[in-house]
Amino acid sequence: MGNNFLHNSCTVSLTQTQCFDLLSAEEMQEIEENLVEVSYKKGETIAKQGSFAAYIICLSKGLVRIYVENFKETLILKILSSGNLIGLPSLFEENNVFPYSVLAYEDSSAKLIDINVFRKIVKNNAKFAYKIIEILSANTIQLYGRFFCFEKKQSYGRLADIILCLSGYIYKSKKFELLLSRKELAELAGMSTESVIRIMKKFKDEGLISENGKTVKIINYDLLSKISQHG
Amino acid sequence: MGNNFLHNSCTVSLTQTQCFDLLSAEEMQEIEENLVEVSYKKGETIAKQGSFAAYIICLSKGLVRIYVENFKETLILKILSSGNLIGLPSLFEENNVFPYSVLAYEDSSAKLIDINVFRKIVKNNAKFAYKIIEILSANTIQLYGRFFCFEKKQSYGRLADIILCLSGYIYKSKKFELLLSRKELAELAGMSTESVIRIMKKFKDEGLISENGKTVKIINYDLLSKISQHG
DNA sequence: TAAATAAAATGATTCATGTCATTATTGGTA
DNA sequence: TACCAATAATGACATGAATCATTTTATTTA
Repeated sequence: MGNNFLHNSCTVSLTQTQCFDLLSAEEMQEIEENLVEVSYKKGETIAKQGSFAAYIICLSKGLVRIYVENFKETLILKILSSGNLIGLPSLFEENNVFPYSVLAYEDSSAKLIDINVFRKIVKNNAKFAYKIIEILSANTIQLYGRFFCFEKKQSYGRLADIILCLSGYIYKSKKFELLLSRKELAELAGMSTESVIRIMKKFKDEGLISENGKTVKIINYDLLSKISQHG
Repeated sequence: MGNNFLHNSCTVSLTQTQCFDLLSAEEMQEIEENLVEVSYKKGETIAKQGSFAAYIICLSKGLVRIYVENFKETLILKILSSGNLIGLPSLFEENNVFPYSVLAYEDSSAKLIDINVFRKIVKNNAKFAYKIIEILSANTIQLYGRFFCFEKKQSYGRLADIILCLSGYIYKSKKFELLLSRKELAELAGMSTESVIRIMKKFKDEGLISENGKTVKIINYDLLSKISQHG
């Protein structure tokens, strides 16, 4: 992995659900007997920070954001697309509330797995537990990177990060429909809405990106990367 | 745990080494046969970000800081005192380098446990693995809190955090020897040295704390807490 | 004890970014 | 089509905190 985890403030985890391959047929069956699949509309809250974590959330469709909040402010920790597990830090009994909130960015659906069943399996299947450790570790390292970027980069770099991330990891194309509003981009990049507007304009004026309606196209990828890297 | 993890930007983990209670006599013996104990002087580097992680570090004495860095900047992720494990995110093979550096704040010593032995035990002892998951989860949640505070609080609040944390968690007294320089405090609180100096002066002028040489005493605990909480 | 070095303190200045106020544009819907 | 609400855009201004330059104090070393 090297040190490049420090270069991007945008944390999208890659698919994690291959961990279920490590379960026995009986374990898999037990999980399937103890889950419900639920759909969420864009804007709906999937889990609320501080509420009792009765299940592990396995995102099967859509895009969500994971964030912490207090009575007046919000910090987005990461965005996740399908194939990811949510709620692992609540696995252990002494901390059985969600440490963050989860909100659907797009129409999404998720399998909710009974946390006691999940916990029981983790406690008995060391290979599976080892895989969970992998996932938690990877998440932690990604978070280090986002934290570092938020602290050390300034706004141009952070916004460049987000654009590159959406392009590279979520939509997997240099041209994509930007479903997020300026306000949502602002929350993701940790800055004010006005700053996003100003910087986006500057990126357009300087020929780094173009915008037709909601379609964003990255024109000068190299320069955008440079801005991302050098703050 | 509720939501109070969001209130303090200072992350010191509590003792983690009780995880070894979950090992069998043979496993414990295998660990003991595959560790070395090493001493470090104040200022020495215990592990270097990006270097191959050949061992899990079990801190047995002292105080260290965990931080990420690039060629020009540094971000302290947490400080740890004796009883803590360091290097868990490097456990899994695909990521076998340290994702952070470790530096001794005070004279310290550590047991270095062969990572392959540690990994083997995790893979075979689900109870132990579950405990490791607990530790990783607790670390992650603490990091969320620090990240949130760094983003949302301003300098007075962050420095108040650090003072309260040193007092409450490290030295466990309202009066303690501040072994850290202003520069080190600045790195911990994520601000410039001059800002720390100015704010410390203000805290003294307003009767929140007093300083005699290196001895710091918290005088108005309630107000300092209020400053910590309200940014 | 003096000299040298490091740490702490202080003031002036700069800068990035947030906030506020206002206007323009867009998209949905009555 | 016209209206309303949400979003985007723009400019003026405020402000928290970094940077830089300099001085004072403390600590180490010769």
